[in-house]
Amino acid sequence: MATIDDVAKMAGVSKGTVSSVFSKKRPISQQVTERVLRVAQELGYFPNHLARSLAIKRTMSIGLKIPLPPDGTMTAFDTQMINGVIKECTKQGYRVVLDTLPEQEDPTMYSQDPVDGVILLNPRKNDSRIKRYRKMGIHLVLVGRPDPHDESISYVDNNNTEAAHEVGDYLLRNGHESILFLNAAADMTVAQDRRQGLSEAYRLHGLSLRDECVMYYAHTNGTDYGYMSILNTYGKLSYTAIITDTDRVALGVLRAARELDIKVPEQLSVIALSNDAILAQDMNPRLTSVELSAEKLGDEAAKLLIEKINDSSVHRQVIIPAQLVVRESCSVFC
Amino acid sequence: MATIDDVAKMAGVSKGTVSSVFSKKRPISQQVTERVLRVAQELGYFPNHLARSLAIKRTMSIGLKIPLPPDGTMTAFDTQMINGVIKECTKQGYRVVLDTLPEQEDPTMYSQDPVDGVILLNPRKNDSRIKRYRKMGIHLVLVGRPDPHDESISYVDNNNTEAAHEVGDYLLRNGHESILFLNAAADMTVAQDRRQGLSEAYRLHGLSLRDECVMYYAHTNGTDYGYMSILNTYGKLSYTAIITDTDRVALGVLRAARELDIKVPEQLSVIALSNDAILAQDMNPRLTSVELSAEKLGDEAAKLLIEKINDSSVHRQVIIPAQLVVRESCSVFC
DNA sequence: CTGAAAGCGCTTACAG
DNA sequence: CTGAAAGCGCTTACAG
Repeated sequence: MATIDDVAKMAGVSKGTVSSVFSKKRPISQQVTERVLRVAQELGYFPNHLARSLAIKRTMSIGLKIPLPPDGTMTAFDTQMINGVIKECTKQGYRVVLDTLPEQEDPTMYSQDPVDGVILLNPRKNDSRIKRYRKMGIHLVLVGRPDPHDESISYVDNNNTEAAHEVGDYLLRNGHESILFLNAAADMTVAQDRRQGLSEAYRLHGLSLRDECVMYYAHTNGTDYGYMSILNTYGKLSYTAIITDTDRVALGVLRAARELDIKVPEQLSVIALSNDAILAQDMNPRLTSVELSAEKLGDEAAKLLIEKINDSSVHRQVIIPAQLVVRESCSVFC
Repeated sequence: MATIDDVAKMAGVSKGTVSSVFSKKRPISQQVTERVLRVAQELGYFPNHLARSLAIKRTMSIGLKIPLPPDGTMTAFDTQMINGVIKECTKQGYRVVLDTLPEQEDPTMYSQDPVDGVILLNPRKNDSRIKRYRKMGIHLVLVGRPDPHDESISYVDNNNTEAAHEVGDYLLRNGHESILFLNAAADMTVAQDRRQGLSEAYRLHGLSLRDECVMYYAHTNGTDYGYMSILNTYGKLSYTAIITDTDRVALGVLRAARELDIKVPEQLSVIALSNDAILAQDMNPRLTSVELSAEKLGDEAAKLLIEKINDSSVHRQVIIPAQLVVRESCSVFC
């Protein structure tokens, strides 16, 4: 590849001039501009992004860290999140470096990532990466709240506690007294928040949430989680409604219900804390669900991060409200 | 952030030595190594990936270009592909820069991407990017075959023509005489290949594929494409079987069938050229489909690209066979 | 085993 | 409007 030096020599100017022609950071005469551009064209010259980054100390790219389970499956939530991040970054001229390594293999363990900042998904309790990034002076935004709470960290999150509260209340008001909750993985902050919200709803109705009615996601794909949970508990535990972690989990629930000849919603109501509106709407019955707006979360996370890159003193939290969307999978008694 | 110079000074050694301690490219005495490491630790020093890349002329990252439609939705195929690419790259120490810009806004228009090579999805007819990358000397691997054919380009692809042939044959052998084909977007090479394969199958059975029985994806989401196509054609066109571009499209078909009270598979058989095995298997009825092994495609593409980065003279094509998986959505007459 | 110096390909005050 | 030179933070022959 031709370099800025080649162009400078061949055009008979200094490389500072060539630089200015491309960056337009200082005015260059029409004549010289044209000559430089012509030579660049001939030589097939394109500015080297890397060298530029080193000089200006900005890479114009951000890292997106999504630790994935060993089987490597992304949920619809993940993909929509990614989309939101990429769209906003692109709009502002940033690239996205996608990382799906588990926490222990994070490349920043050994060297400084070639990015201007990082978006971190699924922060865990006392996430060690948060401390490390701060120490390295890497700008950071979380998707999901930090645990323990820390208002000096920028993050975006759904109002998980409230949303779970609302769903619980909706079900209890409609005559359900016992709900099976197929929650997210136990170590995720979102799982704790949702459990707490549901618990509050029970309390408000003078009831209490029993431990055996809350399960936590582990080691399978979403639909199997839903499918197996029903097979293992139906008839043993008594419940007339189910809240699932995602729409895929609900898909598994519906399959189990078909096989056990349980009518949905007549005998069993299902609500998904969903992340794939299209899927929910095409299921049979159409799924009552809570829209998490994953793309919006990604979009806001990117905005927050870029804001922080431009002014490191800012830190801000944004909460995206989850929306209950009533479709056909819940029985309504009153 | 501390630099290699800071460490060198404070440890009383040259920066070449510090460099060697971290890269282990030349032996450094135990004593010095320990001193340097201790100082680095104290100063919170981490090697700057960017500066290293500039010096060694390698970034250890690759670009993944997935042009997305304006609404920005990725298919399950895309996500699995991405997963395959990321897994293989990670294994070999590469990062992945994800780009979803439309062809016209490709950043390499203006500068050299900070990557060692590029994987390009959905190449179109006479894709202009292919020429540009070659001119810029950027290593390139396609997912999907180049059109026009070019054996000097590395690519991975399914055996789309054969697979469509097989599906067509399967349906025709089982007594279907007219099939509605909800094909991919018209400008994709895969759409042409599949149509040709299906056409051959018809010919072999002494029949011919009529134009009005082939539709092309455009401007909606997958399920709507399936749903609307049935609503618009059922009763007008005569067909007893449908081949859909993806499982999401099949989902829309099933919804339309429910609404029109068409029994699947008794009155209508459905086969999806699928990309989401889990979804296909959880649909009702469970969906007979063709598994595309998107993750495998991504994995192979990454391997091919890294191979090429290490030896630019290689170019190779790999074809991943698509697999027909019979489940419950097709009627079998004989 | 270690150091001094040139080089990777840019940008940016400074000077004119 | 343009040039000369230092600097960004590394690596790597070359020399000892």
